[in-house]
Amino acid sequence: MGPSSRPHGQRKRTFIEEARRAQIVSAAIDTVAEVGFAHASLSRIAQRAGISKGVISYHFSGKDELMDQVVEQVYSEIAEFVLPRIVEAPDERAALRAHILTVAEYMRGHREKLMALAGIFNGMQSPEGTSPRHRPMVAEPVYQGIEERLRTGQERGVFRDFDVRVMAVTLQASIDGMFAYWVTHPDHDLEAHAAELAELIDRSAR
Amino acid sequence: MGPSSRPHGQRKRTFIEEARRAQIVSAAIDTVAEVGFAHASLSRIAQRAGISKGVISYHFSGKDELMDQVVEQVYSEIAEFVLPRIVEAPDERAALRAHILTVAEYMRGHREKLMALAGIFNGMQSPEGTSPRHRPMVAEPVYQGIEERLRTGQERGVFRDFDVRVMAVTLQASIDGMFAYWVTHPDHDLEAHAAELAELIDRSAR
Amino acid sequence: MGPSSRPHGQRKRTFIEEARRAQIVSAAIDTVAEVGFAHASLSRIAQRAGISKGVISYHFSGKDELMDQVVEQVYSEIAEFVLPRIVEAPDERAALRAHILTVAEYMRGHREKLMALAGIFNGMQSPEGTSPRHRPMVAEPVYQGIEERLRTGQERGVFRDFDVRVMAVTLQASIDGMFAYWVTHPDHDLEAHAAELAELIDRSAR
Amino acid sequence: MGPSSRPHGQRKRTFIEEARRAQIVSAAIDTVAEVGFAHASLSRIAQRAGISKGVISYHFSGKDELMDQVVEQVYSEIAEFVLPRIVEAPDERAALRAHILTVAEYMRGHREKLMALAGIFNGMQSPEGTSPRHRPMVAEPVYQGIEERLRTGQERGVFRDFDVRVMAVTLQASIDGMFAYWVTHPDHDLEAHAAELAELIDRSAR
DNA sequence: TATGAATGAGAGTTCATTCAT
DNA sequence: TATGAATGAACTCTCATTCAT
Repeated sequence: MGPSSRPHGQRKRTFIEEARRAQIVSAAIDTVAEVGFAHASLSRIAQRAGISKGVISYHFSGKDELMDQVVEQVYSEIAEFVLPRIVEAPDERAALRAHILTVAEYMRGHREKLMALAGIFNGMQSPEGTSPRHRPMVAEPVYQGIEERLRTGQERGVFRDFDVRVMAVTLQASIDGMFAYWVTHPDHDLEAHAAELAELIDRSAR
Repeated sequence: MGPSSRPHGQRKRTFIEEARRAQIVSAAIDTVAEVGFAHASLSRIAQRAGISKGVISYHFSGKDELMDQVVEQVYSEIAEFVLPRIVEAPDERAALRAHILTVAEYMRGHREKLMALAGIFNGMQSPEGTSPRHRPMVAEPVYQGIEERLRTGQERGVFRDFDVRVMAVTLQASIDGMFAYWVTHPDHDLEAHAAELAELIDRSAR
Repeated sequence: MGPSSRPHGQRKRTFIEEARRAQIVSAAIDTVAEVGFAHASLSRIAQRAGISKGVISYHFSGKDELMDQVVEQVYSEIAEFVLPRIVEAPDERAALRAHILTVAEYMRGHREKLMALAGIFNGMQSPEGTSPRHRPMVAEPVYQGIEERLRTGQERGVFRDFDVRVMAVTLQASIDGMFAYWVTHPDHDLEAHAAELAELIDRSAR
Repeated sequence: MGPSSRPHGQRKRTFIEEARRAQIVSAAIDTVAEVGFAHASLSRIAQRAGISKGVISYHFSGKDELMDQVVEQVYSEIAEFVLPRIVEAPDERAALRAHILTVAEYMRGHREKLMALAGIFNGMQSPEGTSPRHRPMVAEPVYQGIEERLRTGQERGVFRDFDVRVMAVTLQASIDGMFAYWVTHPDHDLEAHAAELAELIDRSAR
């Protein structure tokens, strides 16, 4: 059983417990980033955190909850970093550009964290052909946020009349692809790529 | 040791042996497509192929080599399907459009095979921090092929003067993203998406 | 160490402490009855009692002592219920009949408590080949009580000259068997069974 | 995966496989008999069999199947020993007597095997309050066999008109109780107990 | 060539127990 | 007295790999 013998999840947590959870999530991020989701066992994560394996089970209901927390935290951090820059953009074209450039900026500073995110998304494939649990769950709000801005831009005449869902998917995929390419080609000029990508997207949207 | 007690890999293979390898690779594709890379054990693959587990170890040096072969074969099949349609395009813009539309067409007919491919890419992250083994290995020639066409188009004045590597990476990522979205949203209109994507790419390249 | 840093067991206990122990024993009974001995972890018991896990370790030297207390308490309760009815019987034959019928009556009202008892007896087999700790310890006085009555009956000519120990063991086993059958066949007519069993035993003893 | 990658259970088995299964079942019996079901881990069983832990998983789908096999085998052996002696009895009263005496005889020779049986029955309590899986499954045919003989005896006027189900349950419980008593009191005279019990049952049935 | 059998490491989880606060 | 936190061992089960036949 976990803390207080109450179900993990919805519950007030002590300061110490939050600290431990954060520590474990952090260790999980590092581990997944380093060895990949498939090889990120609880043993390895515990080892990296310098704690016993049982502590993880004590604080999380299982590996799934831990990985959920990892995803959630990384997403939050990205949003916290990127959203303000999008909001302060003068118009929708500038916002789109800012989106791409700011994410790239975040990538440069948090390579490993993002590798973990990718690793988890990829590694999480349920057995027996059932659809992956998280990708849509997490990605859908992201798409919707992008689409809303695109639609606003279209209404204001800033953008032409394209399919906003396709554009959103393409934008997200292009950014992910930029990251993946950079990860496998560390010498690649990320900033230049981001600028170029911003130009591509801008042209396709006008 | 494998056949003739010589190392797996570089060596002339008998007809029977090639048949067995093909059979196993095929079973591996189906298995990964169905249960995901993480749950595609050699047992399951052997079971699906209707052979004993040991046969796989006999014909392949290990799970890694088997998965390499899977990737290679799927890539070949895609190329075989797509390349002719690109070649017969009247100019580079048409070729780019054909590329996107033809890949989408292939996707529609080979959903599972491609899901296996994705599953393998995702699941294959080596331990100990070594970089993923395969993505670049396989993708590089693809990028180069695309870039060459893009460059030709630029020289002929069909395309404007963008960074061909960024465009190639973006194109590939957009296509992958289209597939991923379609996989998680089976009701999504793949053909319409492809057409829209072709328009986006075309605009960004002119 | 427990309260006052003195060993658990032989020692005067405060009122509060006794209350806590009773509460924990009660929760243990419910838990064993519900999920079986094997799954009745201290966590679950604590959870049901609404207390922290450590409290149990504080009040009892370990799981073993707790289960000992459970057995002891349930036995006491049964005796408290059954003995008066036996005592007020006019003769030994009536007492034997009353024994069976009253126990059945208790069973009907305390199904769960008795299931816990059975669960503990069954689950408690010590490792390393040492003989089970409790069954004889608890059952011996029960047997002796029964035997004494049987012997008295024989002396008074109410019963024939059978082996009292065998009769006592058989009686106890028959009652236990009646309970076990009723537990697995809830629709079984417990009262009718008890009456029939009383008849069987009575005939075998005359 | 198990042998031939086919599901454990219904399937032709090689000689070697049967031997291994028998060896493992035997080791399981010994282990349960010695340390009790609760402490009979696959590790311990494997250790006693002198094999690796994985072998058990290779030959059995899991601990459940192994224990099922143990129960099945012990039951078969008992039946094989006892049934002939019952069949050759001249009438139903003699058959009842033979039943009790022969089972006792078997007990004397197979103390440990039977302790294992008891241990498994007892230890198998499913979680969440669902009823035990096996007891009814196995016991029901036994009851029915006994009842049939009792009924025949009643029809032929050998027995009086008692409830056959209650008598069957009581008989079985008395025999189990005799065994349990003997196990905890090794100096107890098992044969005398059996003879006395036969007398008790016979009297109650006439 | 192919198989069945066996291995042993490692996976996630559960749990009784200990201990500082 | 009571708690939350942590431990470490034990559990069942899965798997890639090896090897004699």
